[in-house]
Amino acid sequence: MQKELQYVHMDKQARQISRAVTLKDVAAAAHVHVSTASRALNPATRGMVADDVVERVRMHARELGYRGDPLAASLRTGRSMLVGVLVPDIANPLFSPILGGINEILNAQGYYTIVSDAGTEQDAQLDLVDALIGRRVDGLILATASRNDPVVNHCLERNVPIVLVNRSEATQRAPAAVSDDVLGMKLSVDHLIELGHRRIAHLGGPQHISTGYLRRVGFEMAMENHGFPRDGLTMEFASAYTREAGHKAAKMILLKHPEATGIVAANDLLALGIYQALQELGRHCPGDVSVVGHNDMPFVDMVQPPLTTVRIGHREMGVEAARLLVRELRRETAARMNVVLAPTLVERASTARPNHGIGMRS
Amino acid sequence: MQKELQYVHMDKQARQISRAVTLKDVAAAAHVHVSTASRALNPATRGMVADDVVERVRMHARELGYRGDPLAASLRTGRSMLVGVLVPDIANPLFSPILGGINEILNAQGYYTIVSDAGTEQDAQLDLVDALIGRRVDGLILATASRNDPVVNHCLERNVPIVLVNRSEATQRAPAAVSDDVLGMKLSVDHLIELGHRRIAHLGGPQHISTGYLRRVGFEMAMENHGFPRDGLTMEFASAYTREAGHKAAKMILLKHPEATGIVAANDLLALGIYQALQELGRHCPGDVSVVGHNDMPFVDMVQPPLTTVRIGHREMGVEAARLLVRELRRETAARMNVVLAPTLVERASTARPNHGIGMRS
DNA sequence: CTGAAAGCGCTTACAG
DNA sequence: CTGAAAGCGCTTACAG
Repeated sequence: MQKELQYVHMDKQARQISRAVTLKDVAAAAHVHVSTASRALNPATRGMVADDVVERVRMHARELGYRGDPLAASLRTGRSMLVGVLVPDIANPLFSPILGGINEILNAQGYYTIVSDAGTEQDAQLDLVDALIGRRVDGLILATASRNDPVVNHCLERNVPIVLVNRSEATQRAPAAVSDDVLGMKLSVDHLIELGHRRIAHLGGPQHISTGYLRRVGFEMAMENHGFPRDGLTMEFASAYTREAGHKAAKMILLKHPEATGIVAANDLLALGIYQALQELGRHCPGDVSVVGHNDMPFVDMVQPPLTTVRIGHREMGVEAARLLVRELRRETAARMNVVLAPTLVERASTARPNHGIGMRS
Repeated sequence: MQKELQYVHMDKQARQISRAVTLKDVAAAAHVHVSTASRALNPATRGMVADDVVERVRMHARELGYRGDPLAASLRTGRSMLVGVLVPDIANPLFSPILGGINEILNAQGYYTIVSDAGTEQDAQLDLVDALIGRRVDGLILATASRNDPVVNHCLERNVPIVLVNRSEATQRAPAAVSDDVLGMKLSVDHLIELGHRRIAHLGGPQHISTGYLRRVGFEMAMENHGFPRDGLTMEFASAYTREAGHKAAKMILLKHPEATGIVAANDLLALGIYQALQELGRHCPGDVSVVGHNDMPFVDMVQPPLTTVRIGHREMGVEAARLLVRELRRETAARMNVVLAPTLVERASTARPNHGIGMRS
């Protein structure tokens, strides 16, 4: 107690973040009422003020170095020009270009972006969202959504505009900008088939996330298309999109299905886990097993062997997500809309014709 | 104009972010004055209120789902429990563990963190900082500092508590948590010397940033220590910490100094640029040239060849930076302090004994 | 220990 | 076109 009081005291003497000039100062200098000064400075209300007055006010504002107080404005208006962005793991370089694209659009519209590492715990995510709402964010972009996401629910209930990016929900309750995950898997599978592979396995991602789910479905559909019935397919699932989880699941595949000559992973990190597993088992890529990733994340072209993977326009995805949010923020009464980007395949050295001596045996 | 008014109108009918319950509501429910309710709910002032009243207020607050309004509180107190963190490039995975460490400490102290990609343009950085100050951040952690940084200047002038992380200034105007860059280079050089290298070049980083500058100095000192005079050293400098800039500078070294058998890079990204240059020139690592990186960033163990590099405790660095900031925020009157972490060398496959047929000439 | 009042810095109906 | 007033939701000296 005593200690706290002491701090408070020290605060008072030391704290001097000199944010001096207020609207009142500007108004006094320009000899107008504070309300007139406010109108003159705000582009949206500037029209209500006589031109010469506007000029005078702006001049004094400039001279005094007036910066406004977004906090006070937000308290009054309920708006903040702030957009919150939630990512599941800021350490994942995958999200950087998405964030870049989001920023580009939002900044151009005058919005300022707060990105938060939301982690994967649901309660923490909800708390975080509440904190952001408390800060009056005008809207939220979620890169964290599961196929049935409680945060989405929460925001919908509280009527906070949201947009999903990269991951969508099972039921389209919110606009989303995503990659065509099914198409991505078709590209991957077709590529291996074309190289001559027939024993193709899938290393899937978490099934409660759209990317994991849809890529699995896409794998099944593509394989079925080539005459491989769904119930005969080899699939293992990683519990998370990490190298470690990928490594573990990859071992299962390689041990239980040594006949597989190709593995299509739901994500690059998972693919790197396959590399690790192959190495431990003394098997080679692409000599023994071809590997396809997904995302084309940074550095994946420099690993050994350079990874064949599905390239997604992540930056563009961010751009589209931001555009969708701007529409929401304007409450434009348009139909709910999703943006689905078409990915492409990047062929590198982790895929090759199967080794027939081994691969073709039934 | 008309259009804008229309939006405003739509806003009014649609906007219903139902942030209902205020302190007033709680006070009414508990039959106390709003000021009493405020005191009862705030741990720091709770002692001023009778225990039973505290209980009653808290109960009603809980029942009503009262969440408080940080914005209003900040406007009144000037404090926000918000800390801004500026990184030069959120896409660089290097910063993730730093951010993780910062968050861990700050969250535990009740602070909420806003991380912003500050880019490299000075004006934009200053604007960003002003925006954050306008939002009443209590302090700032900068991972962006140059050796003489205008943002640091700006914050110092406005008396905003700051701490530097990863990069320090030339004159210690603000507390910093950094790695011992000079030691890191000594580790790298000693390692190559021990392997038998004598023709060792340095691929340096930007010299206006402490890491680039100090690693260069560290290289010079370490080489001098082994009997190589400073003015005879081979050094090229990359204009930025990117693979591309590294690639360009690496070519200069390799073309102008084909006799070099080892290159010590100021950073892993730069080292990857060397890989690229070597490949283009048909030379091999480590067969022809050994390469040492700096940072041990993610995935650098999976490139070909796995990179020998200097490992920095990035997470710990973030932790220490956050601790320094907490000290600043409390205005504890202690001496200015820097935390300098000792790095370690991680030997992988990019370094080997030099090829004597070529390397030892003149 | 509690209440009444002022005020943080804005914006915006309401008058004129 | 401009001013005066109210109020966003809090915190905190000031009285009692």
